[in-house]
Amino acid sequence: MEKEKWLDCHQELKLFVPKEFNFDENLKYLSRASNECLFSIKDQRIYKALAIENETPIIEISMEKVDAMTVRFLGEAPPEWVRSAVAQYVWEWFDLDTDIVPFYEMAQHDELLSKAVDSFYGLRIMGIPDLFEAVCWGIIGQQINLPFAYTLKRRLVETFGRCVEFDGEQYWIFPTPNDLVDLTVGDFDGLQMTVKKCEYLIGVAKLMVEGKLTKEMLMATGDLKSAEKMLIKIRGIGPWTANYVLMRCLRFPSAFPIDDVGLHNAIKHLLGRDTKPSKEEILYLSANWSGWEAYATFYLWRFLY
DNA sequence: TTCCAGGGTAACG
DNA sequence: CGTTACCATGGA
Repeated sequence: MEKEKWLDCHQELKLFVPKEFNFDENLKYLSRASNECLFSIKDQRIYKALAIENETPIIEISMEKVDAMTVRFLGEAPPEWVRSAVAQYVWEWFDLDTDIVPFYEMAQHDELLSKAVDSFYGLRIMGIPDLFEAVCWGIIGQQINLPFAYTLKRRLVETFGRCVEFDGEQYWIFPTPNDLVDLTVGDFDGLQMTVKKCEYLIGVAKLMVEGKLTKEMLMATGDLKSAEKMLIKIRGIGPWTANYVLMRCLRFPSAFPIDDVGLHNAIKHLLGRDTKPSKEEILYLSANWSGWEAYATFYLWRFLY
């Protein structure tokens, strides 16, 4: 991340956003889950605690000027190297590196996307920069409705994660692989997760503690298909979860969770059908999305919430 | 009561 | 290789 993209003002950071960026659209996306536990939104501002090594800065993100987001530290500002990591995290979270102009050009003439890019102009794929969190969230969300998935995530975070307090408010941080690696399925009693999901989460934690799965390894594969294969080898990760992680964490623009029920329902809704499209039909409808499947999926999801 | 949720595995043919 | 039972809970 180049230095001219952001400004370090010690107590706050200024992140200069691209033209195709609308803070409110991203805020609307982030507001869709009332049960979210890893950040909160109040008066158009996002509050979140981050974990940078042993530091846990709490930040407030707002859009005070048209061309820059302000990241303000609650409490004492952390050291320079932490401020830099925070800028990096927020930059990644909002996907500010991607030039989405080509996506808009393609989408303008697309049967399914033209309305989406008009309605949600400036929306970015809000990511999950932490790989362990992204994989766990994918596993948790398998085959259950989204509100319940958020409930399970909250229980997992509040049972095994960390909490930092400031000014009487609590800010939760997602557990690390180390926090889960020595657990057994019995430790998850009361969370109401399936036994298999517990096994999957512990298994992924083990892999990451052993250094057998890192973001760098997935990036180093070079292409989407190799990264997908690497993920699918892991117990509990199938095609949907792999592509979901590659989309929201590794930010492969052509990651495509084609088995996603939300995507199916969005297409059904847009086409005014009473049944969900077949996989063959989705492949036909998405033929022009090549290279932008992740953004297309993310924009279509917005019709559902 | 039944069916569907941001699926995946294991055990079959 | 394709198909199927099963997981486990909540909401419509």
